[in-house]
Amino acid sequence: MSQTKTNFDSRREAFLDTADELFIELGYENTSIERLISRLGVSKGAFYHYFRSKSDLLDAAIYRLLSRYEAKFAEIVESDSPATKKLQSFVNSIFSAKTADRELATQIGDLLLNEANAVLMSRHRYAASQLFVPIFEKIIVQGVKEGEFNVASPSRVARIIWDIGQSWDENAYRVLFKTEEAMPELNTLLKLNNSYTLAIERVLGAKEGCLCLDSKLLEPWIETAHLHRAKNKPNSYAMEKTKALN
Amino acid sequence: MSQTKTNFDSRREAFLDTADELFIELGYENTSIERLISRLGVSKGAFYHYFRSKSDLLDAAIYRLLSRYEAKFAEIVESDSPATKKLQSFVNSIFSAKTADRELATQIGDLLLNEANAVLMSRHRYAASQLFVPIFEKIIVQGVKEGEFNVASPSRVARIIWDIGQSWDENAYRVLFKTEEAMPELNTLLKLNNSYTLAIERVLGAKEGCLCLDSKLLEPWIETAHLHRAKNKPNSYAMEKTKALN
DNA sequence: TCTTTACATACCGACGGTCGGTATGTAAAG
DNA sequence: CTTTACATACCGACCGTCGGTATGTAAAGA
Repeated sequence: MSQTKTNFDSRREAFLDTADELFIELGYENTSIERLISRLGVSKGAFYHYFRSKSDLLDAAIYRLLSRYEAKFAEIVESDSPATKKLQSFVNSIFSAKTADRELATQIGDLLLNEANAVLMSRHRYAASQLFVPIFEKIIVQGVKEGEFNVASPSRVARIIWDIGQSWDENAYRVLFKTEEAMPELNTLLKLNNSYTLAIERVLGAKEGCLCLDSKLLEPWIETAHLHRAKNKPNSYAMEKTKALN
Repeated sequence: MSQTKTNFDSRREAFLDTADELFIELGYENTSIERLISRLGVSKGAFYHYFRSKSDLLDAAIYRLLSRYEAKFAEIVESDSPATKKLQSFVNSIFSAKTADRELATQIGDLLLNEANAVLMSRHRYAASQLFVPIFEKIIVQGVKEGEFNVASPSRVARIIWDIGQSWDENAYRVLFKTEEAMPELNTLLKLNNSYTLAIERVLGAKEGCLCLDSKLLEPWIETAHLHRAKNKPNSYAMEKTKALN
C-alpha cells in the first residue's frame, strides 16, 4: 500500500521533471500534453491518470518548486540572529543559491522573460507571496522590537518589501539576460542592487547600509549572462525549438 | 484616399471596441476570434484583413488604452508645479479618473484578477512602464533640484517607485474586488494607501506627509466594490459567461 | 474471483490561422 | 466612353493542433 503510494509519487515526479524541462525550453503555453508524453514515452491516459488537467500539472510544478525554497527560508527565520542579519541572509541566499547552479539561473531567466509563461509567473508570484510575505512580516516585527526598523504596519510593509524584491529580481534578470539590453557589466548590476537595498532600508526605516550584500556573489552572474547570451545568439532559437518535435 | 484611410481606421476601432468588451467579460484567452466576429456580425476574413493575428489585436488594444492616459499624464509633468505636487496630482488623477467612471473601475478590477488576462497584463505592464517610468524620472530629477527628494539615481528609483505603484494598484484591487477577501471598509483602504504613500516618500527621501492623498476620493470606491460584489455573487459567473455564445 | 490500479487507444470539439475566391471600387490606357 | 489592371474589403470552407474524454484492458491485490 505504502509501496504503491511511493510508486505513484515517483511516477508523478517523472512527469514533473519533464514538465520542468519543457516549461523552460518552450514555455508553459507552448508545452503540449502531446509533447510531454511523447518525450516520456507514455500515453495520454497515463498523464490524465496522474493529473486532472494541464493547469493541475502547472500547480503541482509550482508547488514543488516553492517547497524546495520553503525549508531553507524557514531555517533562516527561526535562527536567533537579529532581524537585519536575517534579511541579509535571505537576500544573499537567493543570490548564492542561484549562483551555485548556473544552469538553473539561466533557466529561471528564460522562464521569466518568456511570454508563454505569463500564467505560470502570475500563479507563481501569488503562491510565493502567500508563502513568503508572512515570513517577512515576522522578520519585520522582530526588527521593530530590536529598535532597528521603524514601521507602523509590519504586514503591509512586508507586502511592499516583498513586491520591491520582485521588482528587483525582474530588473536584475532583464539586465542580465534580455538580449535587447546592453551586455551587462559588473558595475551596472552593483548599482542596481545598491539602489534596491537602499530603497528597502528606507521603507523599513532602517540604518543605511545595514542590508549590505556580498558583492562577490555578483561576479559569476555576469559571466553566466555572457555565456547565455553567446549561446542564444541565433534569434530564431525559440521558434526552432518550438517546431522541432521531441 | 484620406476617406479610405478614415474608414479603415474606424472599422478597426469597431473591432477594438468589441474586443475590449470581450476581454473584460471573458478575459483575453477566453475570447475567441469566432465569438468576436459573431458579435460584430462579420466574417473571419474581415478580422484578418484588419489584424495579423489575435496577438496583434491585443497589442492594438493595449496601445489604444495607453494612448488615452499618455496625454493626461504628460500634461501634469509639463505643468510648472513643484515635483511633490506633480506626484500628488499623478496619484490623485488615477484615483479620480477611475472613480469618475465606476464601471471602468470594476472592469479593470476584473481584468486584473482574471488569470485569462495574464498575457494581457504582462504586456500592459511592460508597455506602461516603458511609457511612464521616464515621466517619473523627470519628476524625480526636478524634486532633487528643488531639494525635496534625496536619491542617487533618479532612473533606477523611478523604476522602483513605479513598481511600488503597481504593487499598490494590485493590492488595492485585491482588497476591493477579490471575493476571497473580506468586505472592504474605508479604513482598510485608507491604511493601505497610507502605507504605500509613506513607503514612496521614504524611497524618495522626501518629507513624511508630502504625498498627501485626498481621502474623499476613496469613499466611492468602497461603494463600488460592494455593488460589484453583490452583482457577482454567483461563483460560476465567469464560466457561465464563457459558455453562453453571443 | 472480483475489484482496483495503471495505463493505452480512439476520439471529440474548440481554437487560431490559411486560403481560394468574390464584389466593389478606381485610376489610367486605349 | 470603355476597357484593362489592380487594390480594397470581405466571405466561409478548411486544416492542424490542442486540451480533454470515453472506453478498453492487463496486471496486481483483496
